[in-house]
Amino acid sequence: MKELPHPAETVSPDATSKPSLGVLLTLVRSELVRAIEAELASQGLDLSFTQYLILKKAQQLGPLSATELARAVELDGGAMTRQLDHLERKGYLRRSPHAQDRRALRIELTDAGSRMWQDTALACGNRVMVAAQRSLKPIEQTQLCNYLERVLHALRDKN
Amino acid sequence: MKELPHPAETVSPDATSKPSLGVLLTLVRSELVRAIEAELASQGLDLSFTQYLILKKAQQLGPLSATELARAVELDGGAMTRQLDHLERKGYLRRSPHAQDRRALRIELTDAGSRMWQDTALACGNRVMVAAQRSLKPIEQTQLCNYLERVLHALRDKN
DNA sequence: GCGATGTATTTGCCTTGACAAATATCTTTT
DNA sequence: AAAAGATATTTGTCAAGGCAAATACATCGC
Repeated sequence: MKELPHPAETVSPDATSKPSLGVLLTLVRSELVRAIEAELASQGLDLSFTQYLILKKAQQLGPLSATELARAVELDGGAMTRQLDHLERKGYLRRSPHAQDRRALRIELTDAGSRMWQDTALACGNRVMVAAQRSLKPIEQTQLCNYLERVLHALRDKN
Repeated sequence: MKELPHPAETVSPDATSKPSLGVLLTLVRSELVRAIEAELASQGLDLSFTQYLILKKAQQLGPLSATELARAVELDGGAMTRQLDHLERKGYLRRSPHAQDRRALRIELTDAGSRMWQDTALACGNRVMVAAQRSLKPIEQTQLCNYLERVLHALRDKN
């Protein structure tokens, strides 16, 4: 209980000086979000990071239901509904009835959305990702994702 | 710019299958937050991840102003005010007038807060962090933080 | 000393996402 | 095929954080 005023050593799991992994994750993520939104804005696009991810997945995976899309970007279903409202109002995507399942929707990019993505948004995202990882060697970039995936699994399979 | 329908290879910055770095960061962070809050709850503590971080820093750094604390956990000033309200109401910390600066506050843990932290919360956080990184070798844990820091710098110093 | 400027805290407003309830529509069981 | 259970979407509610304005105080330059 006595707090010995020892100099910051690498002894206890809560290192005293540097940002902890938790803070670090928050910081990197929020900077990445900010950077991508800024890059999109610089190209005249008013898209949030979430909307960027939705369009990215919609483009990658082709027509799919709202739930599939929600899972693909790890977003709550309710939040997805509202984001689809926004993106539909902006004219980037379309909700059509699902052919087999009358509960579900078929979400797909409009021509305008597809063009916007190919012409501008895709490159914005890539520029930022390249810039963000510019000080990491290719192997290190792979390792970073690999480590994060392993941490994710460790947190999920909590046995 | 022509999108050749090549099979998912590791060529373009937007890999088609695996979660992108952006999504991965979101996932790992939110799982970590959830895990720490669950661990705290299992010990009868009703603390959000943000509150956990605030108490951690308050304990680590000793009495300090709200702004310093906000910077330490990278939280907006307004949000900090409200979290301090909560934590004060729970009896974990105290706002006193700052000796030198009458605009500022001196935030410090109460005895109850300090005891709760040492006896319970600290260990909760450590258990989760150890579990989260259990599949990473010590060197890899260091590398992970190192990579994240380098990405953070790359995003901030956007030259 | 005093005004201009900067900083600390608080509060209001807004957006976002999680969670839960409601509704419509499958799907499985019996 | 009717009941029971699961799933898709939508909507309401809530808590949280970012931003901006307000207030109080400090500090710098003249």
